[in-house]
Amino acid sequence: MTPLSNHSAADNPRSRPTMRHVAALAGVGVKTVSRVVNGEPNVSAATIAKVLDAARTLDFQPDLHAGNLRRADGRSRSLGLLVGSVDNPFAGALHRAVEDVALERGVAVFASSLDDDPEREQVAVAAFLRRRVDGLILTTVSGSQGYLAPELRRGTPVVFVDREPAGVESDSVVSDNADGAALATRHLLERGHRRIAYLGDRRGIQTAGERRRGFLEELGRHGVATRDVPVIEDLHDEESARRAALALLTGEEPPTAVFSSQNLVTIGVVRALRELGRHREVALVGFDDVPLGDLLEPGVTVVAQDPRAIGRIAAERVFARLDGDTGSPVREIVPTRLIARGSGEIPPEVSR
Amino acid sequence: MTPLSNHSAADNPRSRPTMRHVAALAGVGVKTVSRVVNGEPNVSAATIAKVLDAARTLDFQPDLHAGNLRRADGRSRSLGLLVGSVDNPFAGALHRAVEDVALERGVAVFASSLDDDPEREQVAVAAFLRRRVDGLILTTVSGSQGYLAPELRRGTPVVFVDREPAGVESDSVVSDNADGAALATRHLLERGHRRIAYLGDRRGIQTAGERRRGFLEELGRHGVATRDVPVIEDLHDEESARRAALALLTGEEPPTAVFSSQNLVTIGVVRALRELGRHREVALVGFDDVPLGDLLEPGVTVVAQDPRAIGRIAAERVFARLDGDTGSPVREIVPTRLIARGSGEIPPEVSR
DNA sequence: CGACCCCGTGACAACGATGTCAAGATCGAG
DNA sequence: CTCGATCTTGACATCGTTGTCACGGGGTCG
Repeated sequence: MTPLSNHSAADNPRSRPTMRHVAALAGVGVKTVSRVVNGEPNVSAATIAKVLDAARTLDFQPDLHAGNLRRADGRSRSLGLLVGSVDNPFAGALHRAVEDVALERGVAVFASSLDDDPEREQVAVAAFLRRRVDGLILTTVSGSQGYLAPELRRGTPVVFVDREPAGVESDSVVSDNADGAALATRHLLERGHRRIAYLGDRRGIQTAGERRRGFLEELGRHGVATRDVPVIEDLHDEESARRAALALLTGEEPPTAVFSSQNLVTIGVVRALRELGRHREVALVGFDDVPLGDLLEPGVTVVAQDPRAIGRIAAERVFARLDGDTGSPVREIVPTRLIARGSGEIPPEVSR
Repeated sequence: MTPLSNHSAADNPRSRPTMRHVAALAGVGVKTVSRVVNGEPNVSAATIAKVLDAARTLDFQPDLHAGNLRRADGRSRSLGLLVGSVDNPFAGALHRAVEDVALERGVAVFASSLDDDPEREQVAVAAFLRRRVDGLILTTVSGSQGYLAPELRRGTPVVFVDREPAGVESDSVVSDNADGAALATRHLLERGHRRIAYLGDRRGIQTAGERRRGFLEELGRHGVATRDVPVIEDLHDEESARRAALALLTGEEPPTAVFSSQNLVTIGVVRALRELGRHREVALVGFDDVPLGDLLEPGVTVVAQDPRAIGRIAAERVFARLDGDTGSPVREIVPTRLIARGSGEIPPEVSR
């Protein structure tokens, strides 16, 4: 039995048609099918029609990966995106922006959640690489991304988003974390607050450290002794932040204002303030916007990041690298913006 | 020049090492490398060590797609997920649940946004299929999914989420839309409302129709003439919903209560009520939960869906099909739950 | 001690596509 | 009408991996 006497694929609906099946049905060679499917020139109109007809009849879809194996450019037309969690609004907006840029190029996006687990980071990256993604957009959490060095040497574009890499050099797109935190802090200082608490994310996260630094340095510039400033870290979700805020606010010498370094932490603080009925007394500025932050009472004053811009720029950098940009690593900084909505404009309590 | 005299891959850091390179370095055959990499039995401990050493030295990552081409099961270990927008909290939660189930199986997830564009639906599905995903989890918007029939015949698992398919039969996982809408409506009726408006999503969306039906039928059961009930449809985002709500509430005979059929619409209505300063006078129950809905004042009463459960069940169905379940299509209904938070418990205005 | 079996191993074809190349058909110019 | 140039087409090798098979060596059993 010759290869072509395979039941003509229409016979066996469970088998997937290949170019051979299409070629047989159209009465042409496989290479000609390939040419038609890929829109290559120098095929007669009649042949094109025959091939397209056959392809439609069989519901043929070319196998991108098989082609990719042989194709000169070796591109899989897919991208790997690693974020904290696809369930987080920051990540959702970033993901969407990446997708929009990728879609224009016919590139599909693998998305994976990290959950601040360094091991998961490496597993996810390895999973992407085994699938031969054309580029990586990564939010990282492990101490060093040195494990990516061989891949970078091979020329795979890697863009770090939200957090900068350690142990390797590559493009990154981040918010101006220290500046934004300083801006938030100054906003509170200018309204007379002197006892401001910092509630922050896990200590190991590069971004968290930057925000903490911006906060403390701004206090220093305004002559506030940073020795007694309450700095609470390692808060990773709403619940831990809520509990920490409750303890802080019911403890001795509670702060008159709080700076929270991340959206989930901000929400936890809002909850704690509500529970204590002090949401109109204690000022709050959060880093990273909070959904519906403008509809709460008081509105939540935040230093908003621009996750869509971060995602868009990151994706554009990946494609620039794929298009041959071999310049040295670029560090793009996306500005943050203070949005005053009420909670950050509460003056320090006079009575006490 | 023999194939093996290729520079040994360590020489040229831009080339990606293959099993041939690993085999050459370890001094074994390619098939043995394959065995080690895939953990197949019957390889001596010494050989395993040599191969792993060589693989580590070269930073070898097997090409999943090349293997897939030859492998008997033909599985790409990837899944396609199509949602309204990855930037929507409902989709984010669903996506996350799918990812968690897939991760256990070593399966990666392609995520794509639909934006309620029927053409984009087909383009995205085709993109998934060309990448030979093992299964599809789809939120659809086009009038018919008949174009999937050949693929279904081939045995590719397709699970429809959130909305049921038209023109084909396959597994689906949906909320109890009509029941949930009826529940919301009853909640308002029991508090004395008689003039209740419906603000809903695009008419063509199957889910939207179900919710509208549940709403109207419940009114009917309570003897409310549905002739004069304000039914406003084709609202697809916050802004259009806000404008529609403004017009409705400032028009003649404004309703004393509103049922909004979708999270973005609910938010638009909340904004409109705020603008008019009537958020403590007009009752509101929304379908689908709203982020921070409990922190608004009044809290937003909703019929909450369970996107995580929907995603988990959908992913489990895909894997059940892949594991050989050939039963007839299953329709799973995930219950909704009314969460009273204040806005739905506002009584009808007496003064008027 | 011979027959048999199992273990470890590698040569080879094949998966579905594309790059290369050469052959036949067609066409225009002289 | 001939010759070279151009267009159209398909045979074949190949991409990186895995399934098949065969081979040699060592152990077991009668």
